[in-house]
Amino acid sequence: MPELPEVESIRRTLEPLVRGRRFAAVRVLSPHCLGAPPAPEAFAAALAGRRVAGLRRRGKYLLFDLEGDGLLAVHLRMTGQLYFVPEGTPAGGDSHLHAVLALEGGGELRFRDVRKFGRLWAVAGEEELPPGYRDLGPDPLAEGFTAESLRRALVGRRAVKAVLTDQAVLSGVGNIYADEALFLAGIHPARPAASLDDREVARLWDALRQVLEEAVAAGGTTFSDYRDGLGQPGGYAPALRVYRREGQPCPRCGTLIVKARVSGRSARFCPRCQR
DNA sequence: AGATGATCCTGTATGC
DNA sequence: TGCATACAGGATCATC
Repeated sequence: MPELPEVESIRRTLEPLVRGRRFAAVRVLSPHCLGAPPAPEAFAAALAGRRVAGLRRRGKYLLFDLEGDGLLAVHLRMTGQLYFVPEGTPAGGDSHLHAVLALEGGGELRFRDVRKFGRLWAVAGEEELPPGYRDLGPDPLAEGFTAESLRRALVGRRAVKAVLTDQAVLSGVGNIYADEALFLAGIHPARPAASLDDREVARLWDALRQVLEEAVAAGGTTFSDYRDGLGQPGGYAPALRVYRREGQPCPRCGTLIVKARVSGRSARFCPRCQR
């Protein structure tokens, strides 16, 4: 599930391949994957011939800035993939391939998504992206995001994990890295957000930065679907401490990791280290 | 306000 | 082996 480190890894691998290059022909195989309204002709027309000025990430969104104005935004949701292939790479009747964006000078970007939750938008400006984009909270790896910023965000009785994964509070954290950060900080995922004291908030801030930076350095986490901008899997899965490790010993105390539902989604944690 | 559940999808794993 | 069912969990929306 692409979260901040996965989307950032795609950005880093893709940027040198697309910056300064123009989109050529755009083929939409599944109009369903376009942000409303799903108009393949308008989508293709908005991109064809346009030069990519740069590639940014905001939360879990990838943003291709076009020269002049306009942008291509991509959200991969659960199983989406966006990767470059050189000229002449066969697609091989892949039923999960939904859009192909050729680049002038050779090669193409392919958008592939088994579950078809991912979305592509070609818009004139960020204000045309959906409310979920416009309401994004701060990036936890940004310079200005301090422990004090986190403390101000952790209000109310909601489970701390639900707050961490709320994109309007923090942008980019999903299930994997929320579980990992809460483990490193020794905090139970169901704790009401406002119940954390200053020491716990400081530990959680450190833990978030650590786990996100480590995961970016490793190229993200691949279980099955995630691939970077070159189609390569990430290397962080073996380093995960609790995520998808229920039944295995806690790396700190040896107690078996458990899985429970917190705010409607599964959470993995050590019942002894996380209180 | 916040929890809960359904929805969008399909591949994989499990149970009978 | 076949078939039904649960699960994965990002975002949005309806309901309580």
